[in-house]
Amino acid sequence: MSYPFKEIEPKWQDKWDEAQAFSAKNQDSEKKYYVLDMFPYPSGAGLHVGHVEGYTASDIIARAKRAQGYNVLHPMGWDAFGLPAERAAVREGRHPEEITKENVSNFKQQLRSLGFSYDWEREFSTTDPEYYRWTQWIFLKLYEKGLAYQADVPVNWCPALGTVLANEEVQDGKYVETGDPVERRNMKQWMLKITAYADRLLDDLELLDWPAGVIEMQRAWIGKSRGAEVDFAIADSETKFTVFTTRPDTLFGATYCVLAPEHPLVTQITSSEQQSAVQDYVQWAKNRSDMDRQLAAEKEKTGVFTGAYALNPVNGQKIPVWVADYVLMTYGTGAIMAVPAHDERDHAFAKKFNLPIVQVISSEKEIDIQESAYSGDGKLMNSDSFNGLSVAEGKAKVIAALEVNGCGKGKEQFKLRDWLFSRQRYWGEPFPILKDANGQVYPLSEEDLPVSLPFVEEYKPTADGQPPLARNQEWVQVTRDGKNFERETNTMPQWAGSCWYYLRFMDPKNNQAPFSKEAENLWGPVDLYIGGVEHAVLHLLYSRFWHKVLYDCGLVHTKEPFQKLFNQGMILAYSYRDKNGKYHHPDDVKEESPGKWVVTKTGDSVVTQVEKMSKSKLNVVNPNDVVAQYGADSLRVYEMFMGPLDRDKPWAQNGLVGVFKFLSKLWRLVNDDKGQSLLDDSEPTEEQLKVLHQTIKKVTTDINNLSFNTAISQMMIFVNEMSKTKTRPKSLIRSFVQVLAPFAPHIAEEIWSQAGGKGLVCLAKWPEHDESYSKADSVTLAIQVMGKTKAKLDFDADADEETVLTAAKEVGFVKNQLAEGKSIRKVIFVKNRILNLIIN
RNA sequence: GCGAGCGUGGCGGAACUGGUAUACGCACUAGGCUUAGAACCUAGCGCCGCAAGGAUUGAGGGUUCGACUCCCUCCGCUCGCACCA
Repeated sequence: MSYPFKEIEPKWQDKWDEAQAFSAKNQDSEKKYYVLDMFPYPSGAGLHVGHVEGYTASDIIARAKRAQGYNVLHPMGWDAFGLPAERAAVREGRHPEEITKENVSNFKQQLRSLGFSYDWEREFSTTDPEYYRWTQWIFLKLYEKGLAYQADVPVNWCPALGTVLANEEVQDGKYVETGDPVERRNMKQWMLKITAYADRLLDDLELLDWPAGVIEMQRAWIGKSRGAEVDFAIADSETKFTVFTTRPDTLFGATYCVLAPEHPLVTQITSSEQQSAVQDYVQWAKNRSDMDRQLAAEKEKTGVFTGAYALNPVNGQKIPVWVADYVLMTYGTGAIMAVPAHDERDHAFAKKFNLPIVQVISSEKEIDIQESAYSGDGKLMNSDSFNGLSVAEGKAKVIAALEVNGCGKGKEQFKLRDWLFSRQRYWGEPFPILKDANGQVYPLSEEDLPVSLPFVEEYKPTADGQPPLARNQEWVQVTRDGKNFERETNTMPQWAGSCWYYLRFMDPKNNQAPFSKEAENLWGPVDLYIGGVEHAVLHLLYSRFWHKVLYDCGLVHTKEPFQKLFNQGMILAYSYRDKNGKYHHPDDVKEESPGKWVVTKTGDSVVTQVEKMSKSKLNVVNPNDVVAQYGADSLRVYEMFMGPLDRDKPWAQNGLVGVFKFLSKLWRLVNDDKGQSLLDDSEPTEEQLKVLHQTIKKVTTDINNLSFNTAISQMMIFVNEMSKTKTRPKSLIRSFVQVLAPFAPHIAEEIWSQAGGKGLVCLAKWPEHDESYSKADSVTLAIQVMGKTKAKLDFDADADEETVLTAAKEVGFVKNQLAEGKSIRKVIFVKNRILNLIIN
């Protein structure tokens, strides 16, 4: 039997609104809690069950913390700038703002229907001028601090589209969507100097309560390594170049050097005989994208000799200089010393081009250095005065020697690169920047903000390849003090708006500052941040970077923005595919016999597997459908019941039905078929109190550990146990729905009010469990022999060893063993748990 | 290749700091209710075995009175990174 969720759910959603039940107060309180969802991009496709998972988890925490007396900040907003809306605008000939507004209103309606306890008074979108005004303001701070600059950098330029593409949009030199060719081109772009914060971004990871995997990914992305820069002079010339190496101890084993194809010295040092070969190679390498280079990494090494020789600074040896694209211009100095004996890549290259391989680190094992590189530890050899040193000592001593001779120094290197911060697009934050005729840059002042997005005829680049904003020349041309300027026509990337939104939520209406000091002091940092792993690196790194800059400006009081991070797992789904590879909708298939699925209509067999939800696989579950059929409470509870929050889990419609039955059973516990209340004013029985207090205890601790699946299982036990008893004491039911409320808030409110609860259950003080009830008065002990359980016996709680031992001796197995003349050698007794007999 | 995580019934999963393996849910079986079905209720339900009993948490080994839990080796799956010198 069903319960009337269709009436209950909208009713309580309205009551929460009327009561402003979830409004966070910007006033000092003893305890605050800031629980934040990674705010969504409001796509046209609407809310996904994957969103619902994270949002339900954060909502449970928010509701529980509120009931536990915390001042809770739980906001929601929209990360609404970005490419999809702009593409839709081009396609449909509408303004992206209009499309965004529609999508936002759809998203919001969907979120509301799920009963999330957001403080909607604090809602904003990154596209609101009153928000991006302050994004621009923060950009000016970055500019003032010298952290924003323009540079010529290679980008993926697509002539057909007239825009720059992200690396992931390019494959095999083509735009993945249309197949239009893409070329690498140097363009003047805005960059943010995130590398200036590399050390702090790395070191402060230690302050965070984050999943180890995310910390590790950030650490790898920053990629700090220690080594040395070594200068190599070109033989018979004044020219020299610098290499970076992490193995200065192997300097005597350097048998050649390699420059990246883009290295500025390549043309200069190439000998006339090698001129054309080198030019051809450089040209060929230039048009290979990063992706191609990566694929090529698994294949053959390529390269060309420049004809030039370099001098090894420690022994004056003449070694050839090559050009090869296995050396990247973007890392280190774009040049390396190659030590084939102790580096796999150099070894492969040396083998291919017959370059010498000289071992300079000894190995304890017998190895053939001509066959494979040795990168392990050992003692230096073939290295003059450094022979016999360990690798670690060798590194230090060689660096010291280089520094004395002025031809090298110790150096720390990072993989992290500066952040390419401009896009040739319309739907993003305009830069608060003017340029004069000479290209000189002038930042606007605070009073000029916001620089609003102008009207344009079309959201496409101009005919001569300028960004869309250049279509509105009235906006672009600015006269100040009689001088003519042009506005910057690039816009900021989508990341910009999401870098600091958690701060704006603290003080969203402020029109004097991005947020007040008081608000930031009250709410910062975010106590719990929930979202998907897909943001493990970029969003979280960029946000941390901006936060640290704001910290240096004295605008925030914590070093880090997000104290605790939690990544929910992905919700997967079964898909059904026939032998032709065609997918079938789950409604169109049935399980004919265990494990064997067929198409219902035709009887054709299909294979089933668990995959990511996607339209093409016909396995997408739409939250709207679930809410219509089973209600928001069922959806919320099911998603939390599926399994541990951080794991990937497959959607199972039957599981959802099981949860729906649980809520229906609860409903029938207090309402009969005719809708008459079964609640009474009786005193709860001992039995009832016991299961209630066990439930309060378990649910409370499980919520703190984000173990929602086990909390729900305990609440199921409560309902099962209650249905075996005769009375329905109101006070007991009230306490139960209080702990249920964070999970299934609508049905909890309804039953709370039926049971005579005062006000809203979501605002009622969280119940405390009474230990005297939650403790069992009889226990089952396992009687083990040699650690194997032979019997289970019931005893009074805290029964002593003697009592248990006496009973154990009467157990058949034990009795037989003793009768056979065996004796008890040792007794291990753990109160209320086990009695283990060691018999010989 | 490197790094991280995971592996428990037919399925999703539970098991606190080493102490009753399989809680809770699904599926399934039998019975009740019903003209019938749905829904609901009751009981059963990991494996082998008629039973006594035995083996069992990916495989193998170790520590321990006792291991899903700790250690070692291996296998499988998932994710991230990848010519970063």
